[in-house]
Order: sequence, then C-alpha cells, then structure tokens
Amino acid sequence: MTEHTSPGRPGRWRSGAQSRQRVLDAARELFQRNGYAGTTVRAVATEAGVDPAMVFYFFGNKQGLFAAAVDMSAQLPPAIDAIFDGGLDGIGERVVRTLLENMDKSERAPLAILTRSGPGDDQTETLLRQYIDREITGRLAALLDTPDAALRAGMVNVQLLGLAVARYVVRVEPIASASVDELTTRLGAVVQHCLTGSAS
Amino acid sequence: MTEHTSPGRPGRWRSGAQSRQRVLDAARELFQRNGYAGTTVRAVATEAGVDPAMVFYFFGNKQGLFAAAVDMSAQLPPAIDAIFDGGLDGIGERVVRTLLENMDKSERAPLAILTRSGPGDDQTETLLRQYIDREITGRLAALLDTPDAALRAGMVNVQLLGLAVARYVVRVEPIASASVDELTTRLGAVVQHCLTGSAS
DNA sequence: GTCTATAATTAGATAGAC
DNA sequence: GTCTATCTAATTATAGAC
Repeated sequence: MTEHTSPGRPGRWRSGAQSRQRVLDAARELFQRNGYAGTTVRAVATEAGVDPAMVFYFFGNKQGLFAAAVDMSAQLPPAIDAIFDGGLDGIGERVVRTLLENMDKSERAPLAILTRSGPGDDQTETLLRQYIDREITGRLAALLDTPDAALRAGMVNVQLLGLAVARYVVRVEPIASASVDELTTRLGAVVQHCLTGSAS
Repeated sequence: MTEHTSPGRPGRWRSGAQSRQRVLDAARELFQRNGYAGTTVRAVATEAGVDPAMVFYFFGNKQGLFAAAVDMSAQLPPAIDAIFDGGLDGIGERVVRTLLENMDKSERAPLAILTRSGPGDDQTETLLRQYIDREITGRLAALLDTPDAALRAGMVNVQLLGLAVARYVVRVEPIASASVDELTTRLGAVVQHCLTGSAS
C-alpha cells in the first residue's frame, strides 16, 4: 500500500508508464492516418483517454511527441536481422514477407507514419531517408560485391516503398487485398532479380 | 480602354484569370511540400502575391482550392496515350520514361501532391486511387488477356508508385540522382517482366 | 501524475468598401 | 476583381491546484 507513488522505488512502473504508452500508441495511429499537421495533441489525448496537458508533460511539445512516436530504436531488429542472416539466397522473398507481416500486424510501422507525415520540409523526410539508408540500402549493398550494388539496392527500395504505399497508404486494388503469399511470391521474385539477376 | 472589365466580352482574359492561375500554381507547390493540413490559404495567397480573400473568392473554401489544385482533367493525356499506342512491346520502358520525364519537368504532378496530402482519411486517397485505377491499371489490364491481368497491372502500380515516392517524395539515393536513362532501362525491364513475363 | 483553467496565437471564413 | 477589417473557432502551450 505504500508503493504506489514512492519516487525512488517503482511499485509497478512509476505509475505513469502505461499512460505514456497509450499516448504513444494513439499518436502513432493518428499521425499515420492524418499526418503531422492534421493531428492535434487534443485528439491524441482523447484517443489515449488522458488529458491533453499530460501529453505536454510527457513529451514537452508536439514535435517531441512526433519524434517519440517515430523513434524506432530497437523496434523491429529481430525480424530484420533474420532477413540478412540467410545470405543472398531467397532474400527477395524474405524481405518482402517480413515487410508485409510487420505492417499487416498493424504494429504502427514507422514506415507508414513517416510516409504520410512530414512536419516541415526536411525533418521527417530526412528521418525516413536515413532510416531506409541505414536499415535497408546499407545492409543490402553490403551483401553484394558488384559495382552497381548501390543501384541494385536502390531498386529494392523502389519495390518496398511502392509496396508499402500501394497497399497501406493509397490502398489500390488488387494489391491492398492480395494475400501475403501471393505478394511474397510475385514481388519476392522481382526483388531477387533486382539484386542477383543479370543486368539488362 | 473600355475592354478591361467588360463583363460579357473578355478584353484580355476577364482580368482575373492570371491571378487565379498564380493561386493554383502556388497551391500545387505548397500542397505538395506541406500536405493539406500543413498548408494555409494565407500562405498560398502570399506565395501567389494576392490577398487571402481572393482565394476564397475564387474557390469558395480550402477544400475547393485543393480540389482545383489536384484536378487533372485533360492534364497529361497526350503523353499517356502514347504509352499505350505502341502495344505491349516495349511498354515497360515507355511507361517508366513517360512518368520520369513528366515529373522531372517539375510541372506540379498531381501524383506527388496526392501522395503527400490527404485532407481527412478518404477524400484524397480515394481520388488518387481512382486516378491510378482509371489511368494506369485499367488501361494496362485491358492490354492483357491473361487471367491474372489485374494482379500484373497491380504489380506495375507498385513499381510506379515506388519510383515516384523514392525519387520525388523521400528522395532516397541513388534513385533520386540517377539518370532518366538508367532508371528507364532498369525499371522498364522490371515493369515489362511484370506484364509479359512468365508467372513465377 | 493528473486535471482545471487560461494565455497567446493562428486558421478558416465572411461582409463590405472601392 | 481586389483589398481591409473582422468574427469565430480551434490549437499549442503554460501555470498552478490537487
């Protein structure tokens, strides 16, 4: 009974952690749906079931909230690592399937949030660019030793961005409703060809 | 000297046409850069060098301005028609090259505006979806007579959306700086394979 | 930590003079 | 057609009680 707000020793999780988490979840959902400017901290607070002032208490200001929402330090590294552990063989299908399964799972994928958002001109797009470069392009290019490794990896970025936008942002048919297996087979082959196929 | 504001017979172009055009140009640029909610009509008016009230005079409200900015009736039909006139042979390269040349020309492409915008949930994305369905998917699928025609056309949508987003929205390297010829060759082959290649 | 004000700013939209 | 002035509503952000 003396543990619920004791400052030094957390009785549960310092008692504000779950509120903070709910705010983050709500922020990811709304930023993804309505973009940065289209999302109000009031709406986030309402969605999270807390007071608007709490959001500022936790994250300082709206930009801080956004930064926390799209921060993906140690977000999906387990799945991503598994993609590259198998080497080049069959990597096309693995990368497509991983992307699909992660985004279908409706864990708010930073990819979708960043694609639909953008505070000013630079902030968000730079973030997304760096994320793609670091997490995808860099690791893919490292597996190749051809002189056009960067371009081949870039072609894969086109495939993955296109898939994400077509299926989750624009929701164009029949891509939006296609099964994970179908897309994995078809786009996986394309990705594989971009990486290991003969240059045309 | 009696012609500058005569209502029935336009002496020049009813004298407000160029203002309207400047507003539209400014709107396209700002909507593309900052999205719908991130763009204020005041900013559009300032960019266009007119008074904010003029924007409402011309377009009624902000949504009307947006609708006019992304309206692409008879926008680029000449170029698009040329893609399909040549039949299936080499259509991959033609569609990629046409897209690149049109968007590089920095004519505010509705594709870029719509990709970065989205008033609420539905309005814009529905518009973009319908545009893609009508202008690309439909015409591509019509050229094919395989049972998976729709899926093949959908795969092309993934390629084109991915290219547009990677090169013009996120500007990820080396796609953003690659030459039109390089991209046309590489992605054209992929698109061609998606359409006429053997199903894997 | 959580909530109740409330300050300060800004946005969309309108009325009306010229 | 174009501009000035203004109204209304919503938003970010803060101060402070509990």
